[in-house]
Amino acid sequence: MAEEKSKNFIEEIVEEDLRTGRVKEIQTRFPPEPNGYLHIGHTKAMCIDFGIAEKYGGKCNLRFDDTNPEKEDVKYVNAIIKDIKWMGFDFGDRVYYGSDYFDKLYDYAVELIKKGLAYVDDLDADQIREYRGTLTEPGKESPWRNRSIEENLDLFERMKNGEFESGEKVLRAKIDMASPNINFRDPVIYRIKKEPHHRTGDKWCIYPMYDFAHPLQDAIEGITHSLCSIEFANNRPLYEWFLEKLEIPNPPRQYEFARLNITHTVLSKRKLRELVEGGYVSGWNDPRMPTLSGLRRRGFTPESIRNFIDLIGISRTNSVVDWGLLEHCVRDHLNKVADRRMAVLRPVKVVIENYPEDLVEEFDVENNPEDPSKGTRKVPFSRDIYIEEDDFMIDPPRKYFRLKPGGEVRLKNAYFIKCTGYETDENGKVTLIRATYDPASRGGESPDGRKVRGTIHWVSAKHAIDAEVRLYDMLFNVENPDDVPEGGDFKDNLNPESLIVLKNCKLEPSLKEAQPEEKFQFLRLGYFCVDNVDSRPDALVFNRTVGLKDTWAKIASK
RNA sequence: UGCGGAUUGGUGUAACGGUAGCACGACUGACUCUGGAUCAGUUUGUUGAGGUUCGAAUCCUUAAUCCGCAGCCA
Repeated sequence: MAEEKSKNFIEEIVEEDLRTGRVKEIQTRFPPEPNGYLHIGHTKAMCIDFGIAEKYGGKCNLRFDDTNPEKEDVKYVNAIIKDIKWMGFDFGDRVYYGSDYFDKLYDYAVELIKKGLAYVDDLDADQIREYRGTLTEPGKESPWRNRSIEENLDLFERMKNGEFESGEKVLRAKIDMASPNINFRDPVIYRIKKEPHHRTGDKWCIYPMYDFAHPLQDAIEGITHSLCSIEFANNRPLYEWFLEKLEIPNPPRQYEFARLNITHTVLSKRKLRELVEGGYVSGWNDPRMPTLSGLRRRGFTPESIRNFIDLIGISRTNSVVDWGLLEHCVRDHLNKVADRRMAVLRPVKVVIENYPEDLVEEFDVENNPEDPSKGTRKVPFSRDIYIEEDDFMIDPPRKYFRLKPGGEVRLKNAYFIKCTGYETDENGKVTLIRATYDPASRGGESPDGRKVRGTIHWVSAKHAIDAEVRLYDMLFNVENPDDVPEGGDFKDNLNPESLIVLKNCKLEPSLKEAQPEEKFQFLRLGYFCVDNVDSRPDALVFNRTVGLKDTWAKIASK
């Protein structure tokens, strides 16, 4: 008996609508504006829009909300499509564009004029703002508000025909300049922009505003539930107003949910752009960016992201989710699917002095203890090996289970070795460790029941392949990057150690064929993924997605 | 001092008048050829004040705090 997962408020609404028969099939839409790259905040909307449709056997359209030619571009539509597909959501052949409906939208505007519900205004932008009033004071009516229907029709057509310059005139809905909801103070619904559009070219020089376009686009596509974020709640009455005045049958309904915030990062297009353009990161797909392309390059999986969104739930409460939960989700997934490999990131050489100099042995090592079906691989062993600098200490604290002078440790899947000596340079840095091995411990078994607490990873020196490894950490070192003293800036909180590049890391030879975006767990270190931009077959680059939980680090820091 | 929305452990989210639960985190312990994983357990919460009720996170009143809205952006 699977336990019942409680429903979120949107699912309750949908189920109620299905039950009462208000709708017979669910139709949603995911409406990104093609003016930037998708980030994990958009993923929440994506999961809700596609997820609700998926769950209730309905459909979700991808619709580009492209009503502002100044800001939008095809390069974004292609990137967005790529990201949605990567996330695994299905929009079939239903890729629509708000601009596909410009003709229909124009007709609706004409209809509004004919009903005496829209007028052409000659006020300029500044004047419109002045006339709008303030939050506490009502606005006042434009002197052009009461033009005749005929005159409005004529003017609007001439706007369309390009007889006026950009900004010279607008079409406004005629509602109520004294409304307590500012959105009702005769909102602009069409503006003149003599700009080519990325899809309609020069056909139009007037473009509809979001508030007018969105409900009608939804209606045209037969959307049943128009799901959006909470800042549109104030616009909902206006959304409904257009549908009502234009007498749209079975009108779509809008519901709002809180947008996603995550600690230690920023999720605003403006700020992300600032990071890219200021060179604080390498680009929109920098592995530290919360963009989908960045997360992908970092090694996050679509499954882990979807699970994350699932775990955080949906509500109308503003909230900030801990970045740690995202990390938990990716560890959880990668633990199950990522093959294990051995890699030494900060190598120090160990010479096993009683091991034959020319001997090479191969050990069978399991690829994933969580999944025996992943089988085993051969890992070569020889006299000279590399181990992690951190895995040897001359004068260790209590509870340090790794290698130390006179101490014994297990080399994972190989032998027990005992440290017999070491060499240091002038700075006291260990340059070489001498050891002996116990031939009876072959395979890592303790033949006499001898207890060895520590097990460390290693790579055979003569078989190792070199690679660059990029250690990524949180982009900001504070929970809320915007938390800065007077005159400060979110960029002041950038984590200077969000990227540490390690060259000459030593990897086990089976990694030679690793492909871009292939993911591994480097034993005892974390999850790593082949970089999809800079890695080359003869010069591998790995990105650290996330470290393993590190209990020792916690103990050591106490 | 306009209108709209919100407030449950450290964080996120359930409970729809009847035992405040789940997840993440934190902390114990067990186990372990990854100080990973796994397993067992502990910890912390209904914004305040009144009221209705046998019984309130839930209903009512009131207060506080936070968020959004004054683009020819979406």
